[in-house]
Amino acid sequence: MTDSEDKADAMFHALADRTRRDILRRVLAGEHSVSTLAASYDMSFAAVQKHVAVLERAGLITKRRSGREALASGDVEAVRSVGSMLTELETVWRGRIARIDDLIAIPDPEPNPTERND
Amino acid sequence: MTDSEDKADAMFHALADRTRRDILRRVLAGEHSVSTLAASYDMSFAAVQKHVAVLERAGLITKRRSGREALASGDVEAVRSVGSMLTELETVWRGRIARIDDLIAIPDPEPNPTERND
DNA sequence: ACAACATACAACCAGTTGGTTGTATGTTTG
DNA sequence: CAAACATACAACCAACTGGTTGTATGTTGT
Repeated sequence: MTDSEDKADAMFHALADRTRRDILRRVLAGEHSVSTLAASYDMSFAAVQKHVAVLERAGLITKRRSGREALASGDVEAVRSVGSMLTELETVWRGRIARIDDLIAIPDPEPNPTERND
Repeated sequence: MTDSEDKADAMFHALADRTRRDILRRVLAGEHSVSTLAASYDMSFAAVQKHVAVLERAGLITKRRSGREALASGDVEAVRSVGSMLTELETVWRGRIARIDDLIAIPDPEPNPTERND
């Protein structure tokens, strides 16, 4: 199985392009064929196809076959998992604040019920 | 001012590298000098310096000078703003679900005051 | 059957990225 | 002051990206 950091690399990379973010928005709103998507952008079909492939490899979208069309759909769970990584970062930051609180609290011999400042 | 999509490009790109994510974690937890950071990775000082520069250009961290050291600090607000972009995507997806609900609701002739399901 | 459509994929190209080394500049410290 | 330290930045390089065109393969509709 691939490392979870590899997964994160792929997801953030996939999101780091406005065309791909736009494609993701569309396919989150509803299924679209690759050629329908391609019609929306001022670039070749093949270029859009490659963007879709990047999103798919990152796990942000899935494709299913229907006759001659490939229908792409956004995976909201994957989007949420990216959000979780960011939340985790925020948690690390909250640790910093907690540590600063500790420093401030040092002179106080009586450990007060923690006051929050965010 | 630079476009908000440019900002998004820069932020997601900055996050799309495990070394940079690790640096961001550290400087969110507390200020670190560039050379302190560099000591943690198996690459040249200059390489780490460039990663820090990418994070700084994306607005995810800030640097301040203290004597000969450059102290880097994570900007939690910037991290949250990336999170907001993802939340916005999720909102688009919720629109899809709402539309599916509408389809199911078609037989109902009376347009009810919208009922939410999340 | 055949033409038009939808996709897939390879080959190619210019620009960017992630790393390197080397050099220059400012800051402490002995 | 001189040596050591911390940073900044330029030049270089291999690998990757985001785009192109061209070709092949399967699917529909007449």
